[in-house]
Amino acid sequence: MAASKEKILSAAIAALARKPDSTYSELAVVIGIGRATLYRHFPRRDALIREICLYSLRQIDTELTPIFTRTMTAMDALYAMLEKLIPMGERLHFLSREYAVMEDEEIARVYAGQLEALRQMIAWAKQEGGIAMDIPDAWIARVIDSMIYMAWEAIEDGDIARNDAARLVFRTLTAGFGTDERG
Amino acid sequence: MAASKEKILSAAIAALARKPDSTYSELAVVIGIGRATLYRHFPRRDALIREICLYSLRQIDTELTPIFTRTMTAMDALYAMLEKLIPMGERLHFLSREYAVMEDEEIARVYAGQLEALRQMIAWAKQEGGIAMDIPDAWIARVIDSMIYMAWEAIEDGDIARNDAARLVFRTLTAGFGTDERG
DNA sequence: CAACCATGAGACACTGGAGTCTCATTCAAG
DNA sequence: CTTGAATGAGACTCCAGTGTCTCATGGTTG
Repeated sequence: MAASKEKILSAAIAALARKPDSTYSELAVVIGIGRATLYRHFPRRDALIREICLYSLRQIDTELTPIFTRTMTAMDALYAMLEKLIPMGERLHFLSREYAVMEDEEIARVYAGQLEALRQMIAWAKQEGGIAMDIPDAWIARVIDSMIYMAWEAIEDGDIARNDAARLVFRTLTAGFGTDERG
Repeated sequence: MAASKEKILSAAIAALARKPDSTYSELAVVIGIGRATLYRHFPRRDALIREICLYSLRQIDTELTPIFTRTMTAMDALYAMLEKLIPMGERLHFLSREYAVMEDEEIARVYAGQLEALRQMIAWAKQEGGIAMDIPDAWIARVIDSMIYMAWEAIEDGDIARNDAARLVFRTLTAGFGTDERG
Protein backbone atom coordinates (compact mmCIF):
# COMPACT_ATOMS: atom_id res chain seq x y z
CA MET A 1 0.00 0.00 0.00
CA ALA A 2 1.31 3.44 -0.88
CA ALA A 3 2.54 5.45 2.08
CA SER A 4 0.18 8.35 1.43
CA LYS A 5 -2.79 6.03 1.18
CA GLU A 6 -1.90 4.37 4.45
CA LYS A 7 -1.56 7.75 6.09
CA ILE A 8 -5.01 8.69 4.85
CA LEU A 9 -6.40 5.41 6.14
CA SER A 10 -5.01 5.92 9.62
CA ALA A 11 -6.36 9.44 9.81
CA ALA A 12 -9.74 8.28 8.55
CA ILE A 13 -9.90 5.57 11.19
CA ALA A 14 -9.17 8.07 13.93
CA ALA A 15 -11.78 10.48 12.61
CA LEU A 16 -14.46 7.84 12.15
CA ALA A 17 -13.82 6.38 15.58
CA ARG A 18 -14.73 9.73 17.07
CA LYS A 19 -17.61 10.51 14.71
CA PRO A 20 -18.77 7.41 12.85
CA ASP A 21 -21.14 9.25 10.56
CA SER A 22 -18.56 11.74 9.35
CA THR A 23 -19.11 13.12 5.87
CA TYR A 24 -16.55 12.73 3.13
CA SER A 25 -16.13 16.49 3.31
CA GLU A 26 -15.59 16.35 7.05
CA LEU A 27 -13.15 13.49 6.70
CA ALA A 28 -11.16 15.34 4.06
CA VAL A 29 -10.92 18.39 6.29
CA VAL A 30 -9.84 16.38 9.32
CA ILE A 31 -7.33 14.36 7.33
CA GLY A 32 -6.07 17.55 5.76
CA ILE A 33 -6.57 16.70 2.09
CA GLY A 34 -9.02 17.71 -0.58
CA ARG A 35 -12.30 15.89 -0.92
CA ALA A 36 -11.49 14.95 -4.50
CA THR A 37 -8.23 13.37 -3.38
CA LEU A 38 -10.07 11.32 -0.83
CA TYR A 39 -12.38 10.11 -3.58
CA ARG A 40 -9.38 9.26 -5.76
CA HIS A 41 -8.05 6.91 -3.10
CA PHE A 42 -11.41 5.53 -2.03
CA PRO A 43 -13.93 5.92 -4.84
CA ARG A 44 -16.86 4.96 -2.65
CA ARG A 45 -17.70 5.10 0.99
CA ASP A 46 -18.10 1.32 0.99
CA ALA A 47 -14.58 0.98 -0.33
CA LEU A 48 -13.22 3.18 2.42
CA ILE A 49 -15.06 1.29 5.15
CA ARG A 50 -14.02 -2.03 3.66
CA GLU A 51 -10.37 -1.09 3.43
CA ILE A 52 -10.41 0.28 6.96
CA CYS A 53 -11.82 -2.97 8.25
CA LEU A 54 -9.38 -5.14 6.37
CA TYR A 55 -6.49 -2.91 7.36
CA SER A 56 -7.53 -3.04 11.00
CA LEU A 57 -8.14 -6.76 11.01
CA ARG A 58 -4.78 -7.48 9.42
CA GLN A 59 -3.03 -5.21 11.88
CA ILE A 60 -4.73 -6.98 14.76
CA ASP A 61 -3.79 -10.30 13.22
CA THR A 62 -0.17 -9.25 12.99
CA GLU A 63 -0.12 -8.33 16.65
CA LEU A 64 -1.97 -11.40 17.85
CA THR A 65 -0.35 -14.20 15.89
CA PRO A 66 2.95 -14.21 17.81
CA ILE A 67 1.09 -14.13 21.10
CA PHE A 68 -0.91 -17.22 20.32
CA THR A 69 2.11 -19.15 19.10
CA ARG A 70 4.56 -18.26 21.84
CA THR A 71 4.93 -20.58 24.76
CA MET A 72 3.30 -19.04 27.77
CA THR A 73 0.33 -19.45 30.03
CA ALA A 74 -3.10 -18.45 28.83
CA MET A 75 -3.26 -15.63 31.32
CA ASP A 76 0.07 -14.30 30.17
CA ALA A 77 -1.22 -14.45 26.63
CA LEU A 78 -4.32 -12.54 27.70
CA TYR A 79 -2.18 -9.87 29.29
CA ALA A 80 0.01 -9.65 26.20
CA MET A 81 -3.10 -9.34 24.08
CA LEU A 82 -4.36 -6.46 26.19
CA GLU A 83 -1.05 -4.64 25.86
CA LYS A 84 -1.13 -4.99 22.11
CA LEU A 85 -4.79 -4.33 21.49
CA ILE A 86 -5.60 -1.47 23.83
CA PRO A 87 -3.56 1.04 21.80
CA MET A 88 -5.56 -0.13 18.79
CA GLY A 89 -8.87 0.45 20.51
CA GLU A 90 -10.25 2.75 17.87
CA ARG A 91 -9.81 0.05 15.25
CA LEU A 92 -11.66 -2.51 17.32
CA HIS A 93 -14.42 -0.09 18.05
CA PHE A 94 -14.80 0.69 14.40
CA LEU A 95 -15.25 -2.95 13.52
CA SER A 96 -17.89 -3.50 16.14
CA ARG A 97 -19.99 -0.62 14.84
CA GLU A 98 -20.01 -1.58 11.20
CA TYR A 99 -22.84 -3.99 10.78
CA ALA A 100 -22.97 -4.16 7.00
CA VAL A 101 -19.31 -4.97 6.52
CA MET A 102 -19.64 -8.57 7.62
CA GLU A 103 -21.34 -9.37 4.33
CA ASP A 104 -17.95 -9.08 2.69
CA GLU A 105 -16.57 -12.58 2.32
CA GLU A 106 -12.94 -11.77 3.05
CA ILE A 107 -13.70 -9.62 6.07
CA ALA A 108 -16.04 -12.19 7.50
CA ARG A 109 -13.39 -14.88 7.15
CA VAL A 110 -10.63 -12.91 8.86
CA TYR A 111 -12.99 -11.78 11.58
CA ALA A 112 -14.24 -15.31 12.20
CA GLY A 113 -10.65 -16.46 12.53
CA GLN A 114 -9.95 -13.91 15.24
CA LEU A 115 -13.13 -14.77 17.09
CA GLU A 116 -12.08 -18.40 17.01
CA ALA A 117 -8.64 -17.51 18.34
CA LEU A 118 -10.20 -15.61 21.22
CA ARG A 119 -12.55 -18.51 21.87
CA GLN A 120 -9.59 -20.88 22.03
CA MET A 121 -7.73 -18.61 24.38
CA ILE A 122 -10.72 -18.55 26.70
CA ALA A 123 -10.98 -22.35 26.64
CA TRP A 124 -7.26 -22.56 27.28
CA ALA A 125 -7.48 -20.18 30.22
CA LYS A 126 -10.36 -22.17 31.65
CA GLN A 127 -8.33 -25.37 31.48
CA GLU A 128 -5.43 -23.68 33.21
CA GLY A 129 -7.72 -22.50 35.94
CA GLY A 130 -7.24 -18.82 35.22
CA ILE A 131 -10.87 -18.40 34.26
CA ALA A 132 -13.76 -20.06 36.06
CA MET A 133 -15.37 -22.84 34.07
CA ASP A 134 -18.93 -21.86 34.83
CA ILE A 135 -18.85 -18.44 33.15
CA PRO A 136 -20.28 -18.49 29.62
CA ASP A 137 -17.64 -18.09 26.91
CA ALA A 138 -19.81 -15.65 25.00
CA TRP A 139 -20.00 -13.39 28.04
CA ILE A 140 -16.26 -13.55 28.61
CA ALA A 141 -15.54 -12.70 25.00
CA ARG A 142 -17.91 -9.73 25.10
CA VAL A 143 -16.41 -8.34 28.27
CA ILE A 144 -12.84 -8.66 27.02
CA ASP A 145 -13.71 -7.00 23.72
CA SER A 146 -15.54 -4.10 25.23
CA MET A 147 -13.01 -3.55 27.96
CA ILE A 148 -10.24 -3.18 25.42
CA TYR A 149 -12.13 -0.42 23.68
CA MET A 150 -13.16 1.17 26.94
CA ALA A 151 -9.59 1.30 28.12
CA TRP A 152 -8.55 3.02 24.92
CA GLU A 153 -11.36 5.52 25.31
CA ALA A 154 -10.55 6.14 28.95
CA ILE A 155 -6.96 6.84 27.99
CA GLU A 156 -8.09 9.25 25.29
CA ASP A 157 -10.36 11.02 27.74
CA GLY A 158 -7.57 11.27 30.25
CA ASP A 159 -9.28 9.12 32.86
CA ILE A 160 -6.57 6.50 33.15
CA ALA A 161 -2.85 6.48 32.44
CA ARG A 162 -1.66 4.91 29.22
CA ASN A 163 0.88 2.76 30.99
CA ASP A 164 -1.60 1.59 33.61
CA ALA A 165 -4.26 0.53 31.16
CA ALA A 166 -3.33 -3.08 30.44
CA ARG A 167 -2.66 -3.78 34.08
CA LEU A 168 -5.94 -2.20 35.13
CA VAL A 169 -7.95 -4.12 32.57
CA PHE A 170 -6.21 -7.37 33.47
CA ARG A 171 -6.90 -6.85 37.12
CA THR A 172 -10.53 -5.97 36.44
CA LEU A 173 -10.94 -9.04 34.28
CA THR A 174 -9.33 -11.45 36.69
CA ALA A 175 -10.27 -10.04 40.06
CA GLY A 176 -12.99 -7.46 39.43
CA PHE A 177 -13.13 -4.39 41.63
CA GLY A 178 -13.03 -6.28 44.86
CA THR A 179 -10.54 -5.55 47.58
CA ASP A 180 -8.18 -8.46 47.55
CA GLU A 181 -8.79 -9.33 51.18
CA ARG A 182 -8.95 -13.01 50.46
CA GLY A 183 -5.49 -13.32 48.96
CA MET B 1 -48.29 11.57 28.21
CA ALA B 2 -50.97 10.02 26.03
CA ALA B 3 -50.93 6.24 26.02
CA SER B 4 -50.53 6.04 22.24
CA LYS B 5 -47.61 8.43 22.31
CA GLU B 6 -45.87 6.42 25.00
CA LYS B 7 -46.41 3.26 23.00
CA ILE B 8 -44.82 4.91 19.98
CA LEU B 9 -41.91 6.06 22.11
CA SER B 10 -41.20 2.58 23.45
CA ALA B 11 -41.32 1.05 20.01
CA ALA B 12 -39.06 3.78 18.66
CA ILE B 13 -36.51 3.17 21.41
CA ALA B 14 -36.41 -0.53 20.64
CA ALA B 15 -36.02 0.12 16.92
CA LEU B 16 -33.33 2.77 17.36
CA ALA B 17 -31.39 0.63 19.81
CA ARG B 18 -31.00 -1.97 17.11
CA LYS B 19 -30.46 0.44 14.23
CA PRO B 20 -29.53 3.90 15.44
CA ASP B 21 -29.66 5.52 12.03
CA SER B 22 -33.16 4.30 11.24
CA THR B 23 -35.15 6.49 8.89
CA TYR B 24 -38.48 7.99 9.89
CA SER B 25 -40.01 5.75 7.25
CA GLU B 26 -38.29 2.71 8.68
CA LEU B 27 -39.34 3.67 12.19
CA ALA B 28 -42.94 4.12 11.14
CA VAL B 29 -42.96 0.68 9.50
CA VAL B 30 -41.39 -1.00 12.53
CA ILE B 31 -43.70 0.78 14.96
CA GLY B 32 -46.63 -0.07 12.77
CA ILE B 33 -47.99 3.41 12.12
CA GLY B 34 -47.97 5.81 9.20
CA ARG B 35 -45.02 8.10 8.67
CA ALA B 36 -47.31 11.14 8.85
CA THR B 37 -48.60 10.00 12.22
CA LEU B 38 -45.08 9.67 13.52
CA TYR B 39 -44.44 13.23 12.39
CA ARG B 40 -47.62 14.39 14.13
CA HIS B 41 -46.35 13.09 17.45
CA PHE B 42 -42.73 14.10 16.95
CA PRO B 43 -42.53 16.96 14.46
CA ARG B 44 -38.75 16.70 14.13
CA ARG B 45 -36.16 14.03 14.56
CA ASP B 46 -34.50 16.12 17.26
CA ALA B 47 -37.77 16.18 19.16
CA LEU B 48 -38.05 12.41 18.99
CA ILE B 49 -34.50 11.88 20.17
CA ARG B 50 -34.95 14.43 22.90
CA GLU B 51 -38.15 12.90 24.18
CA ILE B 52 -36.65 9.43 24.07
CA CYS B 53 -33.72 10.58 26.16
CA LEU B 54 -35.86 12.38 28.70
CA TYR B 55 -38.26 9.46 28.88
CA SER B 56 -35.39 7.04 29.40
CA LEU B 57 -33.63 9.19 31.96
CA ARG B 58 -36.80 9.67 33.96
CA GLN B 59 -37.54 5.98 33.87
CA ILE B 60 -34.03 5.24 35.09
CA ASP B 61 -34.44 7.86 37.79
CA THR B 62 -37.66 6.26 38.93
CA GLU B 63 -35.96 2.90 39.27
CA LEU B 64 -32.84 4.20 40.94
CA THR B 65 -34.18 6.66 43.48
CA PRO B 66 -35.59 4.05 45.90
CA ILE B 67 -32.37 2.08 45.68
CA PHE B 68 -30.23 4.99 46.77
CA THR B 69 -32.52 5.95 49.63
CA ARG B 70 -33.13 2.53 51.09
CA THR B 71 -30.98 1.33 53.88
CA MET B 72 -28.59 -1.29 52.61
CA THR B 73 -24.94 -1.83 51.90
CA ALA B 74 -23.39 -0.25 48.85
CA MET B 75 -22.83 -3.63 47.26
CA ASP B 76 -26.46 -4.57 47.78
CA ALA B 77 -27.41 -1.28 46.18
CA LEU B 78 -25.14 -2.08 43.26
CA TYR B 79 -26.78 -5.44 42.82
CA ALA B 80 -30.24 -3.92 43.02
CA MET B 81 -29.20 -1.35 40.44
CA LEU B 82 -28.06 -4.08 38.08
CA GLU B 83 -31.36 -5.90 38.43
CA LYS B 84 -33.29 -2.78 37.62
CA LEU B 85 -31.11 -1.40 34.86
CA ILE B 86 -30.18 -4.47 32.82
CA PRO B 87 -33.72 -4.90 31.49
CA MET B 88 -33.50 -1.25 30.41
CA GLY B 89 -30.27 -1.78 28.56
CA GLU B 90 -31.51 -0.46 25.28
CA ARG B 91 -32.39 2.84 26.89
CA LEU B 92 -28.93 3.20 28.41
CA HIS B 93 -27.29 2.29 25.17
CA PHE B 94 -29.31 4.87 23.36
CA LEU B 95 -28.20 7.62 25.67
CA SER B 96 -24.55 6.75 25.33
CA ARG B 97 -24.70 6.94 21.56
CA GLU B 98 -26.39 10.31 21.29
CA TYR B 99 -23.65 12.85 21.45
CA ALA B 100 -25.59 15.95 20.46
CA VAL B 101 -28.34 15.52 23.00
CA MET B 102 -26.24 16.67 25.91
CA GLU B 103 -26.52 20.21 24.68
CA ASP B 104 -30.09 20.22 25.89
CA GLU B 105 -30.13 21.90 29.28
CA GLU B 106 -32.76 19.68 30.88
CA ILE B 107 -31.24 16.44 29.64
CA ALA B 108 -27.77 17.46 30.72
CA ARG B 109 -29.06 18.26 34.20
CA VAL B 110 -30.85 14.96 34.73
CA TYR B 111 -27.93 13.04 33.28
CA ALA B 112 -25.43 14.83 35.47
CA GLY B 113 -27.56 13.97 38.47
CA GLN B 114 -27.44 10.29 37.66
CA LEU B 115 -23.72 10.36 37.06
CA GLU B 116 -23.31 11.99 40.44
CA ALA B 117 -25.46 9.31 42.06
CA LEU B 118 -23.32 6.61 40.51
CA ARG B 119 -20.19 8.41 41.63
CA GLN B 120 -21.51 8.53 45.18
CA MET B 121 -22.37 4.87 45.11
CA ILE B 122 -18.84 4.05 44.04
CA ALA B 123 -17.37 6.19 46.82
CA TRP B 124 -19.73 4.55 49.27
CA ALA B 125 -18.72 1.07 48.10
CA LYS B 126 -15.05 1.99 48.45
CA GLN B 127 -15.58 3.13 52.01
CA GLU B 128 -17.38 -0.09 52.83
CA GLY B 129 -14.52 -2.07 51.36
CA GLY B 130 -16.56 -3.62 48.58
CA ILE B 131 -14.50 -1.85 45.93
CA ALA B 132 -10.76 -1.40 46.09
CA MET B 133 -9.70 2.18 46.81
CA ASP B 134 -6.95 2.28 44.23
CA ILE B 135 -9.13 1.77 41.16
CA PRO B 136 -10.04 5.03 39.41
CA ASP B 137 -13.68 6.02 39.83
CA ALA B 138 -13.97 6.94 36.19
CA TRP B 139 -12.90 3.47 35.17
CA ILE B 140 -15.32 1.83 37.56
CA ALA B 141 -18.19 3.94 36.29
CA ARG B 142 -17.38 3.11 32.67
CA VAL B 143 -17.20 -0.60 33.32
CA ILE B 144 -20.47 -0.68 35.24
CA ASP B 145 -22.24 1.31 32.54
CA SER B 146 -21.01 -0.78 29.67
CA MET B 147 -21.56 -4.06 31.43
CA ILE B 148 -25.21 -3.22 31.99
CA TYR B 149 -25.70 -2.66 28.30
CA MET B 150 -23.64 -5.70 27.38
CA ALA B 151 -25.71 -7.91 29.62
CA TRP B 152 -28.89 -6.66 27.98
CA GLU B 153 -27.42 -7.32 24.56
CA ALA B 154 -26.18 -10.77 25.55
CA ILE B 155 -29.67 -11.61 26.77
CA GLU B 156 -31.16 -10.40 23.51
CA ASP B 157 -28.69 -12.46 21.52
CA GLY B 158 -29.46 -15.52 23.62
CA ASP B 159 -25.96 -15.81 25.05
CA ILE B 160 -26.92 -15.57 28.69
CA ALA B 161 -30.11 -16.27 30.61
CA ARG B 162 -32.28 -13.34 31.62
CA ASN B 163 -32.45 -14.49 35.22
CA ASP B 164 -28.72 -15.04 35.46
CA ALA B 165 -27.72 -11.68 34.09
CA ALA B 166 -27.60 -9.52 37.22
CA ARG B 167 -25.82 -12.24 39.16
CA LEU B 168 -23.29 -12.76 36.37
CA VAL B 169 -22.56 -9.07 36.01
CA PHE B 170 -22.25 -8.64 39.77
CA ARG B 171 -19.85 -11.53 39.97
CA THR B 172 -17.82 -10.22 37.07
CA LEU B 173 -17.66 -6.78 38.62
CA THR B 174 -16.69 -7.94 42.08
CA ALA B 175 -14.55 -10.96 41.38
CA GLY B 176 -13.75 -10.92 37.67
CA PHE B 177 -13.48 -14.16 35.80
CA GLY B 178 -11.09 -15.75 38.22
CA THR B 179 -11.67 -19.08 39.84
CA ASP B 180 -12.47 -18.33 43.43
CA GLU B 181 -9.67 -20.43 44.79
CA ARG B 182 -8.70 -17.83 47.33
CA GLY B 183 -12.07 -17.67 49.08
C1' DC C 1 13.51 23.46 -18.88
C1' DA C 2 9.95 19.89 -20.06
C1' DA C 3 6.93 16.18 -19.11
C1' DC C 4 4.36 14.09 -15.68
C1' DC C 5 1.60 13.04 -11.94
C1' DA C 6 -0.85 14.00 -7.76
C1' DT C 7 -3.35 17.38 -5.68
C1' DG C 8 -6.88 21.13 -4.37
C1' DA C 9 -10.69 23.63 -5.68
C1' DG C 10 -14.88 23.79 -7.30
C1' DA C 11 -18.98 23.00 -10.56
C1' DC C 12 -22.40 19.65 -11.52
C1' DA C 13 -26.24 16.14 -11.55
C1' DC C 14 -28.33 12.72 -8.77
C1' DT C 15 -30.36 10.62 -4.77
C1' DG C 16 -32.59 9.79 -0.51
C1' DG C 17 -34.25 11.45 3.69
C1' DA C 18 -36.55 15.44 6.14
C1' DG C 19 -40.41 17.93 6.81
C1' DT C 20 -45.11 19.84 5.04
C1' DC C 21 -49.53 19.38 3.27
C1' DT C 22 -53.85 17.40 1.49
C1' DC C 23 -57.44 14.14 1.31
C1' DA C 24 -60.07 10.04 2.04
C1' DT C 25 -61.05 6.73 5.68
C1' DT C 26 -62.01 5.07 10.16
C1' DC C 27 -63.67 5.07 14.57
C1' DA C 28 -65.59 6.73 18.86
C1' DA C 29 -68.69 9.96 21.16
C1' DG C 30 -72.83 12.57 21.34
C1' DC D 1 -76.90 9.03 12.08
C1' DT D 2 -73.71 12.95 12.57
C1' DT D 3 -69.73 15.22 14.02
C1' DG D 4 -65.03 15.56 14.97
C1' DA D 5 -60.60 13.89 15.85
C1' DA D 6 -56.95 10.78 14.63
C1' DT D 7 -55.00 8.10 11.17
C1' DG D 8 -52.79 6.20 6.67
C1' DA D 9 -51.45 7.10 2.19
C1' DG D 10 -49.21 9.68 -0.78
C1' DA D 11 -47.66 13.95 -3.37
C1' DC D 12 -44.56 17.55 -2.93
C1' DT D 13 -40.46 20.68 -1.88
C1' DC D 14 -36.06 21.28 0.08
C1' DC D 15 -31.53 20.14 1.20
C1' DA D 16 -27.30 17.80 2.31
C1' DG D 17 -24.31 14.24 1.01
C1' DT D 18 -22.63 11.35 -2.88
C1' DG D 19 -20.07 10.58 -6.72
C1' DT D 20 -18.17 12.54 -11.30
C1' DC D 21 -15.70 15.65 -13.83
C1' DT D 22 -12.70 19.52 -15.19
C1' DC D 23 -9.01 22.61 -14.71
C1' DA D 24 -5.27 25.19 -12.78
C1' DT D 25 -1.37 24.56 -9.68
C1' DG D 26 2.78 22.67 -7.70
C1' DG D 27 6.24 19.44 -6.92
C1' DT D 28 9.20 15.73 -8.83
C1' DT D 29 12.06 13.36 -12.16
C1' DG D 30 14.67 13.09 -16.27
